[in-house]
Amino acid sequence: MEKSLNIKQMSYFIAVAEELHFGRAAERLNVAQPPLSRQIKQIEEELGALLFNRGRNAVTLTQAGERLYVRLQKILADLDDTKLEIRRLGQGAEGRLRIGFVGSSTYGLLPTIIKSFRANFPQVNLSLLPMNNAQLHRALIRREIDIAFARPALNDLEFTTRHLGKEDVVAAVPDTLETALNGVISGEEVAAQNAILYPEYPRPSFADFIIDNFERQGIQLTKRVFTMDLQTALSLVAIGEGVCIVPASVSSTRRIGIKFMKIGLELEQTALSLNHRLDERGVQVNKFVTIAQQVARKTI
Amino acid sequence: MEKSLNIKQMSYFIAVAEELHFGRAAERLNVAQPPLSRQIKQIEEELGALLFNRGRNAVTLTQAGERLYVRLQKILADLDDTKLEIRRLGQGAEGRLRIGFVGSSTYGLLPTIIKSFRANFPQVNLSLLPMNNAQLHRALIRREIDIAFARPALNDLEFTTRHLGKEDVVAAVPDTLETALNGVISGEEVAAQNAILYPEYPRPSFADFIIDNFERQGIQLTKRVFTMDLQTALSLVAIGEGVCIVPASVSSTRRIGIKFMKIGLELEQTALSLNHRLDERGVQVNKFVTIAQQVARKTI
DNA sequence: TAAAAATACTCCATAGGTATTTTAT
DNA sequence: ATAAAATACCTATGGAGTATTTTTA
Repeated sequence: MEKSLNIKQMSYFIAVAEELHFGRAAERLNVAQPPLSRQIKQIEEELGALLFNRGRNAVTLTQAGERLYVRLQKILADLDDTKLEIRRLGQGAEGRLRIGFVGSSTYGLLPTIIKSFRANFPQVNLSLLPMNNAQLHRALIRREIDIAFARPALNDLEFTTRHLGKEDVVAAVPDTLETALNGVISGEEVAAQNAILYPEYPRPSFADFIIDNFERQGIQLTKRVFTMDLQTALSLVAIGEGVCIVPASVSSTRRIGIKFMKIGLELEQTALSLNHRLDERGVQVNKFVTIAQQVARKTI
Repeated sequence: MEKSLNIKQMSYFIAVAEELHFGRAAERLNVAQPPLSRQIKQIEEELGALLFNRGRNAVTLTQAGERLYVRLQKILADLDDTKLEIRRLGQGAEGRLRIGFVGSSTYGLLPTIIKSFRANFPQVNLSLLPMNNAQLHRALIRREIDIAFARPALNDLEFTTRHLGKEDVVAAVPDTLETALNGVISGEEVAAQNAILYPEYPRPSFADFIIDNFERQGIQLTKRVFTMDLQTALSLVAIGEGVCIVPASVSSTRRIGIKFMKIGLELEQTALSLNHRLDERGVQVNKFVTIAQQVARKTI
């Protein structure tokens, strides 16, 4: 097998080129002089070029040697640079993280998680990309994002999913709406209004979760209005078009024309899920997941 | 001893990064799979970074791996470039050659030598630097030139000298000057005129050579005028200031007011010398010397 | 459970060390 | 004549191969 100029030979050469003396170079390299001479000779043979003029009182670089010195210096510097960069990437202290998330997550855990991650890994470049579940799924499959905050969880063999705590659902209702019990809306009272739901697809969507949830408590939401996302749904509520069932954390928003009410039913809680590719083992994702779980545990 | 990322490991890594499959990469590298896995693992340990996500049906690059791939590609390309460049320099097919020469050499061998060298090594960058012997000496000591054409030879323990053939000396005389024998000037007739000599220093100079040369034939050149170089000396001859003894090859010039005459004495011939550093073993110089000697041999 | 990567263990190639010779000035 | 590099020869580290186990989806 052909054997090519290797790193050890390069540093041997650099040492001789700088010391211009085989003995001293060997000392500096902590090797004996003969192996050094041999390695230099091997380089000269492989490259077919005399690199040093060997004299009694002086070793000097030939033209070829001088060029090689200049070029190897740069190459070895590049290599050191590279090693440093990879080490930092390996620690997770640097790098990139592309995070997709559903709109409703912006009211709850997500901001806290992001804040905590930024505090711990300020050098990691975060992309935050709002999407619906369908887009999250596609983006994760195509490796366009690294992390997806979805509701409900993305269902794919290629993904791992973690639930970051559950929360109640509440009703966002027009602030003009009066209910029998103060601050609480009953299942029947919800069903009497248009149910503003989002998004319709992909199945199972958050809309499906809400419909099934009510159905299990014996309430049919028959008057359905579908929208694309939470923001649109809330706008419709604000102009009195109907009632929208949202995660409790959304009620931290103040919005003109809307009030939030507890629902008089034993509804299932909704879970925010953190999804990423099963085959992703990089530190950046790992560290992010760890921090996300810590934050979730503390917040519950 | 600490062992660092080496070339072999780099090419192993590149192969896996491109194949995204350890088995296929091993095949491509003509090694078995286990050593490949081991080397990759070693890189990961040394850099403290996971480079590949290993999955059942897929190996993918982590962020660190992707960066490493990009950077190593460039480094290995640079290295290949470098090897090519050094090989060419080693063949003598490329490079640089800085040649110093005394003015009188421009009439004789030098142009032919340069032409021949250029024909054989068109890619070698030649610098041609006219100098007197003192400057040639200094420049060679300081490694500012690689080759010196001097007359007489440079005398230094650090240099090797080759004589490129000898030639007679002739007299450059004002064209108004009449001599006893047609076309020949006797020793006495030379001594009767001012002897225009160049240069005075460093000793032994060409001027010394001429004075000693005549002295050995019993002619004292007592009326001496020293100039810096051949061109100045010839100018003085042209205005009738005296006679200048020059190498025969100089007579190939036509110059108004000057005629060249044989000298009626058994004078020693003058030799053009090619000098270079003893410790210079580079191919460029070697090839040049070889060609110079070939040309000199043919021309004699 | 099956494909692929990781480990265990052996062997050999090659880099390094010591003693000595050759080279160059 | 002598300092320094090159060669001879031996030793040992570590990379490669074969057989096998572990992992992961």
